[in-house]
Amino acid sequence: MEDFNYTPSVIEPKWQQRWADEGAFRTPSDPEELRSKPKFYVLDMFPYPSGAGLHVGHPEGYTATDVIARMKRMQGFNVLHPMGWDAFGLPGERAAVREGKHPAEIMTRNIDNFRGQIQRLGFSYDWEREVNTSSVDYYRWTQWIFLKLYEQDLAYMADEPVNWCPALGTVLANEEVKDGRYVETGDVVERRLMRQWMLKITLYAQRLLDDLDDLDWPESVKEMQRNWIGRSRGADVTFAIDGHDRDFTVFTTRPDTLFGATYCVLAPEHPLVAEITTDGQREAVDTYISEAANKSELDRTDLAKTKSGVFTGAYAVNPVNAQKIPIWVADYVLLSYGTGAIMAVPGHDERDHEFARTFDLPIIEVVSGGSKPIEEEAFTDCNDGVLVNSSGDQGLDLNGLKVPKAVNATIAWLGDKGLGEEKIQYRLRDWLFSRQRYWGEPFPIIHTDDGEVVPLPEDALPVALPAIDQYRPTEDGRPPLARAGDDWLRVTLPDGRTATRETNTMPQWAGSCWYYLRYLDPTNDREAWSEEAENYWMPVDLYVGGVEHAVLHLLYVRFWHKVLYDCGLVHTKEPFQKLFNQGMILAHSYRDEGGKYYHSDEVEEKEDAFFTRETGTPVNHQIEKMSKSKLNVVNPDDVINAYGADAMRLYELFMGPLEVQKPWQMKGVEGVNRFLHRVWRLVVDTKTGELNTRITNDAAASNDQLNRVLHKTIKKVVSDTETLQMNTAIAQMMIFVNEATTAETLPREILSAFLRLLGPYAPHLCEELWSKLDGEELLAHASWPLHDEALCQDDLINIVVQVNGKKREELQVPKDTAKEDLERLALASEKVRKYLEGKEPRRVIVVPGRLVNIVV
RNA sequence: GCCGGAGUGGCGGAAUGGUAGACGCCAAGGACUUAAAAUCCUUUGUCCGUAGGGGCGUGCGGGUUCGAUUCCCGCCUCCGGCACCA
Repeated sequence: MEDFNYTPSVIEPKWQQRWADEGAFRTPSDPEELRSKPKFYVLDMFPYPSGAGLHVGHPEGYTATDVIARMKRMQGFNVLHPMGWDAFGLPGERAAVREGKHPAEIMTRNIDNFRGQIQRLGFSYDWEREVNTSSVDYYRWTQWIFLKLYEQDLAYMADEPVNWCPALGTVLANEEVKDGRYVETGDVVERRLMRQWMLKITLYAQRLLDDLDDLDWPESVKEMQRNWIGRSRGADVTFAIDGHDRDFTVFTTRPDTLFGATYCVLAPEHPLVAEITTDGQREAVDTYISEAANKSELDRTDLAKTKSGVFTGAYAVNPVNAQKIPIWVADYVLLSYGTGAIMAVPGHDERDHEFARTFDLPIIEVVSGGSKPIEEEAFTDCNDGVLVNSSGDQGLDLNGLKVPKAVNATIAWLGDKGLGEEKIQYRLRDWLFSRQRYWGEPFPIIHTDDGEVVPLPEDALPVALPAIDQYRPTEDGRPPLARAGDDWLRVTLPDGRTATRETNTMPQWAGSCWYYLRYLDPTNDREAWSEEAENYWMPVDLYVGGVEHAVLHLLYVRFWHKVLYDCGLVHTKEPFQKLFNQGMILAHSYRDEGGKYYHSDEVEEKEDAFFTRETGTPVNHQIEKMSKSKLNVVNPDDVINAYGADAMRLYELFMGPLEVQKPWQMKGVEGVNRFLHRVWRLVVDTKTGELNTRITNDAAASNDQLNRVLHKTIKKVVSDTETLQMNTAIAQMMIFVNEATTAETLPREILSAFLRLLGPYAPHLCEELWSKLDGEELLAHASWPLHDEALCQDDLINIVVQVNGKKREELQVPKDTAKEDLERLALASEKVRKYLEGKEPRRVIVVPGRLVNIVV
């Protein structure tokens, strides 16, 4: 009987099919059409298709971009809104080993699963532009870009101390290691000397820093990148070694404190250590160095609390006063930063101070202004301190100068004497770009038997991954690709020389460094992308994704883009003009005393406490990151089955501000579900299946009140959608529906405009209602409604009357009531007079259209 | 330790100098129903009062202002990032 209700399970597949059949979201490519309209490129960070499938965190960002894409299309933009797969990488390879299948097979399966889940949400992606970083049609161009980097002299092989992860059997980039562990898995990482591919990202450090300023990115992400790049200005200073015909250079940001340098420190790995150590100290130094070498990165950071070190027996000569100061070895100095050697100024550096106190080295004050005696605490302020005890017989006198001037004076003096120079130092290191894995892009590089590294010519691409039977390293420790047969591994050059292919592969980041460019022209088999497409669509207007990529992906991708810019292959300096980070979605979890987790179905609430249903065991309730082990993962499929994709979409955005973390609450989905049912009943009479009998063909103005709410709603939905404040856009549409539900008439024109507003948010429902109300054309292609500012202003407005800043009365007045009239009306009010208690107002503040405040 | 961000009802949150708590959830009461679900209506920050009404209230303490959730200063707590970077 009542088959006229809103049934998402019926209408959602129907409209998805229709959109697909009509190619409704195909990106325009006809030159005439491209010329005639403005463009909008809205991009999601493409997912890594894991075996676990989609969780509700993924669609949050995807829904936001889809709403924007759909609105922009209706507003007359050519929209590029693509989706693809970041499909190379470690987890796929591990799953392959586990299941005894080829990684490509695993990935195809996972991708099909992801695509199916994503498509159920009705996103308006142009699936004809789907990319997969692990397909050979894609990675041949990743290899091609590597050749560009190589040509620009930005790729090199070096024997470097690298982060080696024994558990994974591969090296990792600095960005992938934190506190001595791999950030993804927590596996311990150690230092190892290995010959590896590096990319010279450090050459771009300054540009990567400078160009952040003009980007419309969250300030926190920019700041994280600035910190990661870590620029500091200072000086390289050369110290002679007493009794040796040798010297060494230190980097310092405080050359002004040279007179306070009472010792120097070399990193344990510093090449000079062995040479200068005196016989008497040799045993102690050797012991210390081997201990330091055996410490893992983890230990070296964990032991941060106490300083250790040993005296070499040698002395350096301080260039400013020719004094001899002892040279120590200590592991608080890192070989990998600066020169691996420092001058220590315990009076004005906390670490040096701690070290000096531990080993009873002299502490000299050379900058005055500290609040405690210099023996007790280092004075590190570098703005207002004034130099003291800082003149010497070598001609430098800094006494009386403030720190910034003293820094410059010292740098100038060092330059004149040839003892040093200004130096800009970055924390950023070159990018370790090779991995000992199978499931990644092979390098387009061969090593000739006579020892030369030769890049392949472009026409030799792609270098396809060979089939191998095992994905483990070889018995003698070479990467898995070394297991390939000689028909792959061995190459003969045109000049007759024989060579072996590079067996390392590129890291997972490689494919994601340029995928936004491949979307521009994804089926091009002659070039990575065409110039015309790049000129038209770039830069990306909006890029949405999780904040976990703030440094890694977003720094690497900017670097590659700048290289491509220098090669004349892209026309913008930066790839992503606007970046938005969506917040993580958390979930309620329940855990008993013993740490055992329970699913929310197994738990009930009694008087503000939670207990298991079965046994009544008390459990703690908390809000945490979703994870399998915590039994609190929300699966989007379950939500769609219960409420439909439109409710899912709407709830994802209604939960709260897009950028903050927030907990998933099923009750909230019910709320938006109710809203969608109410929208349905505005249009459909659920008893007859016909149109709601309140719908009229009269002009919108025939229901003035509802029409005004509509125009306010249009205005707010547009501005809030553009700024991604979609929670308040939805709230405003709820206000409209509340008003319309009780309205006596529903002019067709008004409903039509409303459906177009809601369409980007709840596209299936709105297409269905639109087809009932308006007929032929797809709602997705309808034109966007415009608001009339005059209708957004009410004729009668409420004016608040305050006495001494407290609200005491509310007056309803015509909207343009003059200041004087407002004041007169307020003072005439009986309630107000009561609060004045006969006193004369001292002052009256009138804000037209808002309030009157009477001060007595 | 340093650098960001945040703290508002029972809950998610709204309001960036002008009516604090929009919108939604939960809860209570009512209508419809044989009944339930669904739907619709009403109430819902807190305290005092039968009520009219009033006091208090945006982490804490100060300040600026006619007026502060919003701006400034000092603290507390939580979240995120970085951390022997010379």
